[in-house]
Amino acid sequence: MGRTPCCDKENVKRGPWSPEEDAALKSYLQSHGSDGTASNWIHLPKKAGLRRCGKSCRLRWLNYLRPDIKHGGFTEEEDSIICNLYNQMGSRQWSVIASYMPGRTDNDVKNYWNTKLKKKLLGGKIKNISSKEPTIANNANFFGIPEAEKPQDSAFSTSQPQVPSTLQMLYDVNSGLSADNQTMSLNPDQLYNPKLSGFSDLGARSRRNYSTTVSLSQEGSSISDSSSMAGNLYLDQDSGFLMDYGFGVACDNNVNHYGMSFGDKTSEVGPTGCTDFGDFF
DNA sequence: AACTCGTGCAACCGCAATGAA
DNA sequence: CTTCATTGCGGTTGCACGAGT
Repeated sequence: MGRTPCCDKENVKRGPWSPEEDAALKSYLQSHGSDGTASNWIHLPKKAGLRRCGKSCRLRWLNYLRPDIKHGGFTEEEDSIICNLYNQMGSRQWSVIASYMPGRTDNDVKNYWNTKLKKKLLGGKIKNISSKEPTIANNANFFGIPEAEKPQDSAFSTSQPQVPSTLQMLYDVNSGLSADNQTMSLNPDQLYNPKLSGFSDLGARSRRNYSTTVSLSQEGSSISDSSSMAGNLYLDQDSGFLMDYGFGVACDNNVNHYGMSFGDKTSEVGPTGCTDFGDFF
């Protein structure tokens, strides 16, 4: 027996909202209240004279029609907030991250991160980490990393790339080695090991933008919601470039790199000390 | 001008959480 | 305590649009 559908999909309109629909929804919610108590989203479409799914109405209102919504034009301050919080919480807390920025929705923040900020962080998708130029420090700024925290040195030899602690954590998480602040001792083969990371999902853009140089295996992963850990970093051995597959810190560690703790959430913990990876390991 | 490609964003899907019955 | 409707949310997809060729 399948799950009961939230609406009659045959008889609801889908796709972009027309100005008329927007006006009808807005008018209904403004006169009947939109705080969630006065409105029952499932039955709202009928009451408001809309041929839409209730979930669709809710989404439209929350992400677009609400009067206090801000669109686009993220400030550098907001960039910093997002990066900082993402660093601490990962991609599973978009709503929490958005709550730090009035007028921003989780969808907005998520889209902004996935399409712009992530690339901005890596200096435009790809950063030549073979270079000794201090570009990493610039990247660190996007995370709001304190000067003292910026990478000084690492376990890498001088011929190996230096990675900021934040990125280092990403490496650690994705490679399953450690999620703490210890220095990384991976060699490029390990970094570039799809089996090791085991992720099958390359992120939303992967379906058309990335010329995949590896065939990430589907098998070997028992993670049902692998999409929540979309991403990977690997070292392209031909170019020596650090490539981004859309990394995600899908680690709900209680303690982040900078000494702040986020609740006492404890769940299944894998050998790495990183929750969420328990199944995989 | 026509076509391809990359990008941004709105919207959808499906699962988990919540709470009322 | 269980069931089930509803809500909330993260990940993914569809598509319009602009830039490049």
